[in-house]
Amino acid sequence: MEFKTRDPPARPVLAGRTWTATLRATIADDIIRGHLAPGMPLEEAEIARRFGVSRTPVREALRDLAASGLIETRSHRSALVARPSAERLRGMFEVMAELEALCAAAAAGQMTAAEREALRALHAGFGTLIQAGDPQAGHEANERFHTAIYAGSHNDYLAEITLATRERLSPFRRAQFRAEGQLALSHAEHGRVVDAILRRDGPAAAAGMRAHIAIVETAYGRYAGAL
Amino acid sequence: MEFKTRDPPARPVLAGRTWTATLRATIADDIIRGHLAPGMPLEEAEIARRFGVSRTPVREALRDLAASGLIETRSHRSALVARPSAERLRGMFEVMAELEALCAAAAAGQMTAAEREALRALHAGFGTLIQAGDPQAGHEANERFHTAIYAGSHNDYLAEITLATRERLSPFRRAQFRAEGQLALSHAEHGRVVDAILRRDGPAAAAGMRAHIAIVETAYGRYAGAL
DNA sequence: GATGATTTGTACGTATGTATA
DNA sequence: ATATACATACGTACAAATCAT
Repeated sequence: MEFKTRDPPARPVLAGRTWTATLRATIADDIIRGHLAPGMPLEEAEIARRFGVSRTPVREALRDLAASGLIETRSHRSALVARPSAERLRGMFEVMAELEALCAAAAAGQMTAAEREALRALHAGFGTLIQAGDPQAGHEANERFHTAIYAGSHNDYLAEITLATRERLSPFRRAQFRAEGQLALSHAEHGRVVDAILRRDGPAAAAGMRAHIAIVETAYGRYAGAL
Repeated sequence: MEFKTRDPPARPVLAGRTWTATLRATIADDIIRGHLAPGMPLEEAEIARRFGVSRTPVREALRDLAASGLIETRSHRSALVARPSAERLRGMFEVMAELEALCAAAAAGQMTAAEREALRALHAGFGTLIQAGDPQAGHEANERFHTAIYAGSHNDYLAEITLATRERLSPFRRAQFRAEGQLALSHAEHGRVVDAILRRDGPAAAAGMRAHIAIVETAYGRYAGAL
């Protein structure tokens, strides 16, 4: 449960990106990927040492993460990886289902021909990876599928808040991907969404996506009970 | 177009709140209320002088505001009050309508008896204020009405992102309140939403709210054209 | 409950990047 | 094209709050 090790701490900044941005992206990634578990403390000085920078950029990165909801900060105390209550998680999953449904409905109406073809290709590729039995690659293909639908909504704000919600939930959806057959079930659910989008049927796309996310929530139920 | 003047810059902090939190709340309020117009630069040193603090808490406050979308930051250049494109604004209004509709539908199903009664009272008070011809008080009553519905959803996450979206849009909804008769129209629209919520009709509540927000968007159209 | 150790909150100086003349 | 102005990005020092003993 550690940060990924960093390269030589180049003195001022690195290639056009500020240290704050680098730290924020790295820590966010560690949380989203599950390398930093909910409830784990994030001490400024420790992180600063680890990356070879001062506390200033670390503080700013942590503040950004708090604003995005990935961590919680308490006055004069260490920040923690966010650990929402079961009740709040349930609410977040409900919102997630509705936001994804909105994206799917918008995508059905707004996607270009090229985007529709790319979506079909992503879906086919997802199926191939599942048959190959590679859960990590399958997971990544799944993410790309959903992200393509967000972008297909042609509504940047909607895409942003949907992605942000997805990222905030990802530490709590991890358990699902360990379950055998979960990816195959997801693929079947995706198929209904793809079909609806390709025939420009917004309501069906929304319903299909809503059902898909609801299934994901059910799969996570046991995990939440353990909190 | 200035910051509201501050009281004596008490040295360390004031009453349990950090300077960063105070600055963030104050500047956010100035943007939401329209005292700081979109595109206006926010210089760290200038704000620090104005509030009698160092640049450090100002930087952190500005970073929070950027994360919440109220301002934009550019590397090594002054931050600006957010000035979204017309296209992005349109997307934000669409999302706003859907989020408010979700809140209304959830409120129809989840509100307690006390909350329903409070909502009816708020709606009645709104009508009284409009007849009294006080646009500022009417505006505030309107805000309270919407906020009561967010809370009535009993979904904190949904309430938070809906409120955040509302706040980000508020600088661009200002024009509407100048229009004569707009508040009376809003009141009539609210009535349909209240009726639906009171009889626990979620779909009707959602439809009523969606139509209400769409009307608001139309009213703002001319303003966006001027950008 | 008091005290020392630890950690966050703020101040301030310097270096670096961006824009403009 | 170079220089100059200007605002941010980061480092460092200290103050204040929290925690542990």
